[in-house]
Amino acid sequence: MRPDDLPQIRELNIFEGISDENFDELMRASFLQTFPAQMELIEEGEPADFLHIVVEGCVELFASTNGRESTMAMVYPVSSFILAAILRDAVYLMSARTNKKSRVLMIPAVSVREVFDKDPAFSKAMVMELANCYRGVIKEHKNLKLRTSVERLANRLLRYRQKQQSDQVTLPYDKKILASNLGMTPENLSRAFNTLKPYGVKVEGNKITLTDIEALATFAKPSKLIDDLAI
Amino acid sequence: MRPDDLPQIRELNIFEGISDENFDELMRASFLQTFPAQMELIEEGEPADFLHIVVEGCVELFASTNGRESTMAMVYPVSSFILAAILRDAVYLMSARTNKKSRVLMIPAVSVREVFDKDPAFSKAMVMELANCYRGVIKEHKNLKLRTSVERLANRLLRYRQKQQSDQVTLPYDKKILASNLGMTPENLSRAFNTLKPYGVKVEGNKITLTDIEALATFAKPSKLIDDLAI
DNA sequence: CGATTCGTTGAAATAGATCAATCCTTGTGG
DNA sequence: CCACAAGGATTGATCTATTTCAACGAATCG
Repeated sequence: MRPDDLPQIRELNIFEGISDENFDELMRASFLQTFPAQMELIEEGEPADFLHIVVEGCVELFASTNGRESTMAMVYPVSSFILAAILRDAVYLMSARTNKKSRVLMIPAVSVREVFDKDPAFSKAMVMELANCYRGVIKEHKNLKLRTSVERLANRLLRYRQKQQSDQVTLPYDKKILASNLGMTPENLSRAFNTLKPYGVKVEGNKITLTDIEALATFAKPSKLIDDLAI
Repeated sequence: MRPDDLPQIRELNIFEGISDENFDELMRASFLQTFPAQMELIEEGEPADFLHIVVEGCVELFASTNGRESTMAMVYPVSSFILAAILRDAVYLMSARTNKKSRVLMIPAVSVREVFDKDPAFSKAMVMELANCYRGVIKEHKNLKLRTSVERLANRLLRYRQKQQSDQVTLPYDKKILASNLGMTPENLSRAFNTLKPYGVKVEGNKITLTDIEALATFAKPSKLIDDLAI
């Protein structure tokens, strides 16, 4: 860990309120490392050695079984991933790879658990983060079980619009990954975009222009309890 | 809360190590109530007022949107549900109804958060529970994204066999709910059972006899990282 | 510039949903 | 105790959504 990185790390929400002493203990054995794109950071099934926190860039969480693979989530700064495995001292349930060049803070699992047990501010922050992640997965699960693939895409576009504050949204990563994340094949995603054309969805590469929000929303029927990340 | 219930409650894993004083504080405003089957306990979208803990019976968690409904999970003793909503002081993301006659301990959200902040043993237990629930949903999500419906059924049957320690398993609830839980229609579940006949799956009402475990397992390809509840 | 991967499109196959009819089980009230 | 109603479960027929396979154009990268 380079000393000049420390102040920046200290500022992260996740360390708000933690004592200097405990923060130092956490940092002593930690690494802040920059990885190129497409670097596999962890593999499912392995013991959870480090808590990973994305500081910059973007990390893809994915899972495999029996030759199939699916993107489970994309992690953006500043969020941890696989916190649950660390806390329970278990194996990872998902693999992770950088999607673009990324800076990742890696804190040894033992340190996390130690400080977790003695620093209320830190444990509180971790729990809030974990609870938030939990709710995120529940929403994703509802999304998958209660909607068709075209509906999932429509709602995703509305979400991007919300986040990017523009009617022309930019897909944040490859359509291939987006498809997998939405639980469909790339071919099917392509067709889903076509299906949405009558609702004012125009595709040019990774730029999507939404010309009829009302129609799109009527079709998508977004729900606070699935699509609102804040709730 | 009836005084004679207290000792039994005190024994629950979830309260292990908590101070008497804090335990009393939790119990003071709590209810231990018996509900008949098919009673709606909570509805998604409402503020999380109480932490619910299933002490006896069985509770179904389900979600709805836009006229569709899906069973998200079945909760058995002794487990809490919607802990994350309580901790984050948010609205419920799922609804809950008793599947059979059930005893449910209901602890006011404010008390939970208060004691959570001052009793390390309690907060630790809650966090472990939450982390476990999180991993449970991840496994369910992988199950849904990486497997066909017949594979999900096959693996579910193997899981029941494991839990019930018998080659003749009893489905723990209606096939209708099982179907929804597995992400399919009742008709499709019926056909999935037929598809599994060549692998030694014989259906008689809610009793399923597995006569060729090896063949079934070869077909199902169970994975520790999806099917093992303990990991 | 050539190789590779991504994205799109069409055709065909499959998985899964829906609709309808029927059977079976279960619980209720006479 | 029986008759009947109601809901659960199964089956067949059909329809729809989605995947797969194959081909090809477009973008990307060394």
